[in-house]
Formats: sequence, structure tokens, C-alpha cells
Amino acid sequence: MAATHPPHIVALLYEAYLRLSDVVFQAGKAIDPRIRPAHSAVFFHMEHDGIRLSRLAEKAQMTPQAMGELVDDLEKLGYLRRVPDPADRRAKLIVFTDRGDDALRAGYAAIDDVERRLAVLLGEDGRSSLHAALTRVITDF
Amino acid sequence: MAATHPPHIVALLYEAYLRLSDVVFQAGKAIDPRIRPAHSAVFFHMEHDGIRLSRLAEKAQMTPQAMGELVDDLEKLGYLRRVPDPADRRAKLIVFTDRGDDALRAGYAAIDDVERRLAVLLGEDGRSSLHAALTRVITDF
DNA sequence: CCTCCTTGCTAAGGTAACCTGAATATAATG
DNA sequence: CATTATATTCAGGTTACCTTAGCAAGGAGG
Repeated sequence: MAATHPPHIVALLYEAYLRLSDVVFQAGKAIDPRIRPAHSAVFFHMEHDGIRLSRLAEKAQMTPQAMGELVDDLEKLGYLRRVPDPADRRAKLIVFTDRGDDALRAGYAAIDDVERRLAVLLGEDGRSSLHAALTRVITDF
Repeated sequence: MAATHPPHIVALLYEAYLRLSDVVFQAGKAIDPRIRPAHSAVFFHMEHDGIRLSRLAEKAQMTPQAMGELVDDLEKLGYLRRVPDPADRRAKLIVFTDRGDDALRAGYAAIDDVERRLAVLLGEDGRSSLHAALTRVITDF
């Protein structure tokens, strides 16, 4: 870990993640400075026809209470609404407003831009090798 | 970000980091469950002949106050001591105790083990290509 | 139908890992 | 020397989670 040691993959993964994610989070901040990185979990796990809080929490691997706070924030900011779930009166469906849809699209545009810049930097072969190696690590390590 | 989109490098980097770092953090927890992941910043940026708090904070890219808390913890746990810096009476040098040295060695052993397992999983060529690609992203993106 | 257990959400309060602002001691500089 | 800068520490705040506990509604068995 000290400077005398060569950089290990674990440390490199973290640094590389910070670099790339910062670009995406800066893009989010440009859309609306009140949106924080934590809110990305909501956008990331959203589903087209609406999603229940409990399912959103499960997908993001956090408690429904924690996810509830993020949803509260984005509801107050006008990015989503909670509507009653017709299939279960205990539940509510979280659906995006037009504003939410726009933000989601902008977020993906930022991610796609990072992907394109990576292909330029590493070559398309290099980018897809990196993709494959990371996928391998996630599934098999 | 949603399930309908293919995984992007940014997301893969984060997941891969979580997998590998978890192995290292579990090893740390086995040494002493009172050591938390945040403390790794101290071990990581330590210097052999002792280091000042302000320099440690700068290397770890956090405020001296935040680093001070981590150092407080590890001092209470007996992993390090603050000794007066002979070169500047305002400053203190943070130096590891024997216990701290042992923990540092154990931490590096865990990281080296991860590195070895990666070489098995990806092949040594694959591991070093991954290393090179990540280094490239960090320096040039 | 009624209990009884489960599920979906929310309210209240706690913790970890950071932060900013301000105080104190010492050093460096004109 | 008086001034300004640096090293640390104290106090208090914020963010992003968590646990505990409560209520409303659904589902299963007798």
C-alpha cells in the first residue's frame, strides 16, 4: 500500500473508477446540482413501467428505508412521483416524470460518452478486452 | 444504468473493485475486527521513517482533521504512536509500533494473494494487460 | 370470515466517514 | 519583532447509510 510498493490491481481499480465516475457525476451535477451521486442508484435500477420501493432497494442492495430517502429527495425535486400500485394497496409505484426521463437520458449519454472516450484511448480492442477482464473478475473471482 | 442497458466499464470497475477489496478488508477484519476499511488509508500512505499528519492527509486526499480521527483510532488500538518531530516542534511524527508493522505486512500479504489469484484467473498476460489498461485510464483519461 | 403471519412502507434515531470553521502553538519572514 | 503561514486539534455539521419499531393491507389455515 505504501509508495515503495508497486500499484496493485485493487488500488488501480479504485482509482480508475474514481476518474470515470467523476465524469458521470459531474454531468449529473451540471443537469441539477441538487442531484447527488447517491441518487444514481434510483436512476440505475429504475424500471420502465414503475417499480416498488422494496424492489428498488433490493436491486440496489440497500434497505427500503435508505432507498426511501433517496426517492423522497427526487420526488421533492420533481424527478419522480409515487402512485398507488393498483395490484396491492400497501404498495406504491415509483414512476419518473418527464423531467426524470430527461435526466435518465442525459445520464446515459454521459456514460456512453465515457465509453466512447475509452475506445479512443485504448482502441476498441483494448476497451472490449478490459470489459471482458472485468466481467471475468466479477463473475469468477 | 437500468437492467435493459448493457454493463458499462464504469459500473464494472466499481463491482470488480468491491469484489477484490472485500477480500482484503476481510483479511484486515481477521487480524483485528476493530480495524475498519477507512483505516487502510493510514497503512497505505505510511512512510518508513514516520510521517506527519498533514502529509498523510495530503497523500490520502482528505483533510488533516479526518485523517486525525483515523490516526486517533489506530493509536488507541496500539498500531501507531505520535512522537514529537525533532525538526519542527509544532509537528508530530506518526510511527508504527511493532503491532502496526505486523498488520501492514499482513495487509500486503492479502493484497499479494489477490494479485496471485488474478494471475491464475486471467493468466499472467491477462493480469498484466488489465494492469496496463487501468494505468492508462488513470494517467490519460 | 376471523385469527395469524407476512409484506410494503414509513417514522425515529444511530453510526461511520467524511467535511468546515475556529483555536492554539510554533515557525518563518520582512 | 510584528506579521503571516503552518501543524495540529477541538467542536460541530452533513451524507449515506443502518437498526428498531410501528402501521396498514394481503394471504393462508381452521
